[in-house]
Amino acid sequence: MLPPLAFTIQIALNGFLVEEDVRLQTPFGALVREWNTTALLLDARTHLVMKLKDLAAELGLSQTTVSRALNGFPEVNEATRQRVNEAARRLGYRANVSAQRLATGRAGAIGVALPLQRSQHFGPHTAEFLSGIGERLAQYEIDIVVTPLDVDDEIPLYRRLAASKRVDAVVLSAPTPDDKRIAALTELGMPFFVHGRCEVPIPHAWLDIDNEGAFRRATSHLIDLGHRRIAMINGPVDQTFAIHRDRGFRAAFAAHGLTPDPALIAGGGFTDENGFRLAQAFLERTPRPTAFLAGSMMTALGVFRAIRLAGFELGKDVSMIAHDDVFPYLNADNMVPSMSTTRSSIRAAGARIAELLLQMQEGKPPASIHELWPVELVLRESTGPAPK
Amino acid sequence: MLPPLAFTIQIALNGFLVEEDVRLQTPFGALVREWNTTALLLDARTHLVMKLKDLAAELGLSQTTVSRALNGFPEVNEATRQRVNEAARRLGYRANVSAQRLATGRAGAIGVALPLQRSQHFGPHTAEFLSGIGERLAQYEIDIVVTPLDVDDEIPLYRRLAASKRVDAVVLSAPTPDDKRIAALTELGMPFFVHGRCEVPIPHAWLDIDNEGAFRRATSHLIDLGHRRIAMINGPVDQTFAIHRDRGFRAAFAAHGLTPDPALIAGGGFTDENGFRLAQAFLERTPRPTAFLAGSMMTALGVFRAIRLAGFELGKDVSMIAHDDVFPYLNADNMVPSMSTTRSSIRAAGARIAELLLQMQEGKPPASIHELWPVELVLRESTGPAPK
DNA sequence: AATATCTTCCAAAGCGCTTTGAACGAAACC
DNA sequence: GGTTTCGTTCAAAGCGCTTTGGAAGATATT
Repeated sequence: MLPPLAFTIQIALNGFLVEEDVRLQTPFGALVREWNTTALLLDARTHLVMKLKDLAAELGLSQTTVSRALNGFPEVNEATRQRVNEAARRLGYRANVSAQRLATGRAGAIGVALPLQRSQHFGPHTAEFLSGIGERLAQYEIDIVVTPLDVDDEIPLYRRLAASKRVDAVVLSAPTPDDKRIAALTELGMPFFVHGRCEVPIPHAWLDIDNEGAFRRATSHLIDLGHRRIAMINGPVDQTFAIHRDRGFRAAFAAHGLTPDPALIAGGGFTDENGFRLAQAFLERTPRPTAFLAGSMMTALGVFRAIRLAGFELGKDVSMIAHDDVFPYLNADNMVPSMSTTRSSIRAAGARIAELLLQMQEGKPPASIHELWPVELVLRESTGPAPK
Repeated sequence: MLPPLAFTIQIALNGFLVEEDVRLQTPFGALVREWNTTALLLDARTHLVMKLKDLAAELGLSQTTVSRALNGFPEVNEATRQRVNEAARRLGYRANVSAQRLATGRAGAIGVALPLQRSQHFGPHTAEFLSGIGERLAQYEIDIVVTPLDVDDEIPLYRRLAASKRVDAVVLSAPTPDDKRIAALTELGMPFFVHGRCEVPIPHAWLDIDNEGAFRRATSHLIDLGHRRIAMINGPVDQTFAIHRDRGFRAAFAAHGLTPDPALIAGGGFTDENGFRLAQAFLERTPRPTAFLAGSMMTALGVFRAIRLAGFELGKDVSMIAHDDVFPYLNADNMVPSMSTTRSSIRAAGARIAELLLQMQEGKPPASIHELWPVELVLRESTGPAPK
């Protein structure tokens, strides 16, 4: 810690003599003498943060020039720019973001609305996704404003975010096919990016993984292994990705001239518990399913437990393929037996979305941004031929 | 969607005649006529957001009065306040937060730095914790600024946040006993709240759970059940909470006149994988441990797998008590066998911290804020008497 | 030498709020 | 009736930046 610079000053303030104890514990101690009294008083409370004006005064330049130098405008002499940058660094100058935002009209932040309730808690998926967004945005000093909300509130929330100019854009997660938010945001003029897909006929930017293809391939593979009674534990059934997975599942059956047993298809939140309950119910049926498709690794954990509890061995009596969003703390490869998965990093998706969002801010038309990511099918020990 | 108000206007701009297509899709269509041309042009692009000035004009009041009415100052007539509030609601007025922040000097946001690397990923713990903070802060329209960072960058990051007035306070997670950040933040004059504890002799606000007591009781219980070879898989060993847990573990042994086997103590990140590896290694020793303490539910999942893989039955051959931070998607009660836990909701801690942070902003001295939460010991099926 | 063109810098006007200091009636006091 | 006081309201001055519209000097062109 720097030695605090402490002293008492007296100044005439509105005709009164005011005495203030001033303790400065900032790196700017040395500059103090050159500052005016008001600044001193103020600084003692605000811990002396340098302003553009101070920096300009220090350099003997105008605010304009300093501002331009710092923001990389071409009309400033390279030597001047160097000087400015060096001084800013040395004195620890940082532009006040509120002022910057007010002046530019840009919020310097993007919003992510987090549903607090129902099946879509702020769970591991969201965490990983946010983490990916943050990873990329951090370099640009753009904030992520995380706004928790009740599910029913989502549209009013966007309205609020828009009216208060709090964010420049928002990321929509967990869309449904006819998602109302698309129209609402479009009408509000708030740029947005959909993580997932919906069928609303309004042009917009989206990035999604090929859920249909992933589940088609996974199902197809199980059918090839001889499985016929395949249970699917999908995500929340109203959401597009779950619908796509369902479609892929059925398409694989259809391609083999078969039909899945509707009694073995269910959805729900991506929790261990849901996986466990559904798997247990399915395994009690006769004939029992010989294979499972699990919507997430959390679900898979529950299914796994149900399988074991029923006395079956995973990879022999029962097969399973789970969808893996690639959580650093839950590795499909390390499970016993290791888990076959359809894999796509949700964190990578977040990072990419952040990147595309930046491009949008620079004028790239949202309607031109559509990315459909392929999903790997990684076969490990949890899949095997159907038992005789 | 409202019927869009579309027309073309021509105005003289810098001597040129400019033609602009204007489409208004806002609820303010009716007001349009009274606005000046520049505002119109601007609004067509910004989707017409109401400003304080407009609202004041609409009401025939000064900005001052309107501002005061909205912010609940006492010196405005109750009838006037009603009128103002009603109009604000009706016209969808929201103060521009950047302007508000600049004028008040408050950032209206609190910062949470998220380590991107090492053992402390943005994992389930962080997610739940954030969720708790958000839950409480949302009501006050305070943003959470989530800033990802490389671990080594943390202090410069705070410096940046402080200089740019981006946040009003920050929450520190995962403190070490001699955490450098405490001094750095104090010096910067940036209010902060520690989630956890450290031994730095600078007064500050903290909230922690009684890790020591929790692990003492858990260990004590296992000893009472006859266990002597108890393995502990702790968290990252440099962090205070892990040290406290270790202390509790040893204290319980000491209280029974025993000493733990140092070879059965290890730490690491809270991942399934780490739990698995360590448990596997421990179980290979002779004599093997008869009980495990797991630092988190993730760890417990891994330990569980290792136990089963080694052919033992949890709750009979081997006992386990895990620390449960209460994840909505991973329920100790639903596991098979159900898991005995030391339980404390990390989400609740987040919510409480948010609340205390608000109190700090209103002047409550940080040094007076210390909360140590007790931890429940919940006994379920994963604990049983030591095998003979 | 006079004019045009760059280059480099600046003063001043916002951005949309909050807050200060004052003004204006109406009510209350002497 | 004149002076205080109180309750309401307002005009104007910031908050710390960006950006506009020059200005001043250096260089190039005639």
